[in-house]
Amino acid sequence: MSCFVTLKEKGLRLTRPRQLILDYIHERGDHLTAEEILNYVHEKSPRVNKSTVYRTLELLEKNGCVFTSRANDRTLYHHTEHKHHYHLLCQRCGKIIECQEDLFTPVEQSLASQYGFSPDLDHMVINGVCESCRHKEMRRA
Amino acid sequence: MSCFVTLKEKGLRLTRPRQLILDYIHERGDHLTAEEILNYVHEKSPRVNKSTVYRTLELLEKNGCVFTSRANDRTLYHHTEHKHHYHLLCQRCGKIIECQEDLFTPVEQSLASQYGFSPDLDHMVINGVCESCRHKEMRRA
DNA sequence: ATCGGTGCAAATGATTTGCATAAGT
DNA sequence: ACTTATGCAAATCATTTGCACCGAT
Repeated sequence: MSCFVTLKEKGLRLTRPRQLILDYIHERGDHLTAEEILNYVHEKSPRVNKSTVYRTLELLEKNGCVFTSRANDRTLYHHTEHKHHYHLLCQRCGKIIECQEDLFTPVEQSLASQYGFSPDLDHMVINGVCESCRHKEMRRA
Repeated sequence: MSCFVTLKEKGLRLTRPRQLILDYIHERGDHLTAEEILNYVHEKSPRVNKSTVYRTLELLEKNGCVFTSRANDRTLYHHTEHKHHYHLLCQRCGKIIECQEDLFTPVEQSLASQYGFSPDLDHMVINGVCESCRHKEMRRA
């Protein structure tokens, strides 16, 4: 994977915790919390510390291997394979729907031309209500 | 202000901390952190507690007087006067540009029809890089 | 051998909560 | 009076940090 190469090029070391974290991020493909990553890493190497996971994720983010976005009170991490990657987070049931559509290009252009602002809209958590929860609410009303 | 009426209708009490918080949210008009609100309230009433501010903001949100959105590690609050309200947060210098354009209606329609998902895109923090920071970076490169 | 990487434990800092008291209505 | 609102202090909980040791190159 290109992440390994990227790290090597910069003289960064390929340690077991880093390998495990990259493996898992690649294997899962979607969004992950630091906690989930730690759980996985612990299955393979129980002595690896939580702070190592956080430090590694920060490193991977700086080197463009990982994107982060914030769900309610946590950070979500995922690898950089797709340009667009959205997480539709239902505020009622907590379900997350993954979405890869090119939704925001017009918004990006609009903000750039009107405000000179270059938004990063490629990886976001979008809050809302999913279909089934919306139906439940309509029945109740 | 309609917020006062809303509270009264529901049998909620108009206390001094609540008045101060509503005053400040209305006066400022833009986004606020809990800390800024607390500082203002303390100027007028030094004994008001931080937890009261949080509890009041939660109450106001539940009653539709206030919207919340998350900047990096804090919650931003603002009143519900405008339907659209975006905070363009520069990841370099921390500056926040306010924006009221109707940017996301097409995105909302698209997510509704393709995923059955009703996103809440009316009040968001949009991360990115502002014009001056982008220029600085181009000069450096 | 060097310097980056890690485990450990403790700190941080925003937000939440339990509880006894105070104050709107 | 009666219930809601508040102050206070302590708890939470994700994330960060200082430091001494470890291990990849």
